[in-house]
Amino acid sequence: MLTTAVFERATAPAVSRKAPPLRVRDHDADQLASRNTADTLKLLADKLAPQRRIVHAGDVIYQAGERFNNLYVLNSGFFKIVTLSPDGREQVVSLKFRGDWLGFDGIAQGAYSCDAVAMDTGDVWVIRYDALLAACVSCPALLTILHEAMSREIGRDRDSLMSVCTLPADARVAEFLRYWADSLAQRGLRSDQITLRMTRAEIGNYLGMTLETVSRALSKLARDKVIDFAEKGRRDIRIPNVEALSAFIQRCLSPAPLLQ
Amino acid sequence: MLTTAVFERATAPAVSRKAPPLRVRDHDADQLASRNTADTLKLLADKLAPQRRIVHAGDVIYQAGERFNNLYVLNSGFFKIVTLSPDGREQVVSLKFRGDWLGFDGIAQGAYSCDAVAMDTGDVWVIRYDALLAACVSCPALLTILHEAMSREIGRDRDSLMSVCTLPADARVAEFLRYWADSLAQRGLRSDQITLRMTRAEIGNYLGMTLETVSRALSKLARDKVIDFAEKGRRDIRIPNVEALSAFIQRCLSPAPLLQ
DNA sequence: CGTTCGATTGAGGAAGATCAATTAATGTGG
DNA sequence: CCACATTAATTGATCTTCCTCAATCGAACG
Repeated sequence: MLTTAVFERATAPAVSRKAPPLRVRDHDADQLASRNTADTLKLLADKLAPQRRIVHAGDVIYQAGERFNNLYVLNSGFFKIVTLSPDGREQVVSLKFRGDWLGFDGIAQGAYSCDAVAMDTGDVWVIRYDALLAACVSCPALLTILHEAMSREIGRDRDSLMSVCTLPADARVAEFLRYWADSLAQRGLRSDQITLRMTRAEIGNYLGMTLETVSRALSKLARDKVIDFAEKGRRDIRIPNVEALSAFIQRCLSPAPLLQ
Repeated sequence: MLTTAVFERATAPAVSRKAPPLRVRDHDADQLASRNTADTLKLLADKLAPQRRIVHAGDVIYQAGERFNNLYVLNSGFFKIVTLSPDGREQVVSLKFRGDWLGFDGIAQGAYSCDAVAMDTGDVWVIRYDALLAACVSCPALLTILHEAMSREIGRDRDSLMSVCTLPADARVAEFLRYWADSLAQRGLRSDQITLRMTRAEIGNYLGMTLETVSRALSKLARDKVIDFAEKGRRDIRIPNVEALSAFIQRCLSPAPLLQ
């Protein structure tokens, strides 16, 4: 089964703190600002009748260097985007969930500049780029959706950079989990339990640290009762309270809470 | 860092500097692939007659939280893009040169999520987003340009992440200089001499290190004759040979070049 | 049931942060 | 134009974080 998409949650929205300061990024607004995932997928299905492609863990839907013709929209499953530098360094630059688009990087150069690798069973919709552009003429909503998706990706990439540049390792792992949980929540999935489909090495690569540091950070999070592991295996993580993750991150940033 | 040659592929990467393998990103192609900067600016000027705005160092062209209406194209000058996290961390997430677009991050949420700050005198063209979309209907080339610009930004952001995650500090500074020189060269400007309009602190923030580390890295680059400083001030940097920068980066990656 | 791969945990070391002192540029008012 | 104040940059000395190396353990798989 398409495990990622299993637990549908009835109520999508929720949240909406009081007036957030204007200059600061409001993550909660993300899910409200844009049309929701299901609507977007429906519109795409209606207007483009995209070809659907089932994928399994390890499948590569496109590779760096391959000629760009298609964008892809993830209907279910979970992907990592990997870049390889000329000298052989490898970097997980992005993670993709249901509703996310893949392949934007190919537009500029006419060829993809990274690999898109499925981390789980799922299905992607194949969107021919030229067909999409053609459809956009008669359906401006499509263009809006496209631009919003690209814009969101830019914003997300920047968040990643900020995380790597400004947070210590433990906080980065915590924020990674929060991001994952938020991603699920935004898509209406249950977010108190996440199944990492990445090894510690992959997580570490994505976050700019070693697998040992990831492991230690997770152990510390568990020790502090911010997360806990399912009985079997250490890949299922329960997050009883997302706020606790945020608090943990803040604690990493303010060094000494020593009495008074 | 330097973690992570983790993911064994069937065939180990194994580097091979010559014949650039297909899957690998070819930076040289960037400038050829896309219409050149001047042509793009000309088309925008013709089709949209954008309002022009002169800026001076320190001017803020838009701020996080401000309602999104316009994109901006940089005709001359130099900008930094800064994100502020809710807890007060600040991050330079991007640098912008002539021909670059600013403001894509605002599309998704209807409000900008970062600040765009001029680092130098220059002029930006104000492009109303709705007007741009309208113009795209009659002039598909505009849409192509827009999408290519967004795509390029996504690619660039990923390069940044890779740099921060996989390169040691010295190499990161070297790559930063190479990136800057390349950016100038791609725009047809002389690239053997660059004037950093950023403090060491800003560079360090952008690269995820302290100002002291930036300073030491630059000193080392100068000691190794990879760069040198203009007589007056340490903000003008001569790069006699960009290849030497690349070589320096490689040297940082292969620890021990000790005889044989 | 052994083999393999992933995860955990510990010990030691190194890259880079922090703290601090000095020097160089820039700006200001007289 | 100079004396002075201010900010940026350099350099050194420590200290911390995280990486590296290594051993052990657990889970999955044939």
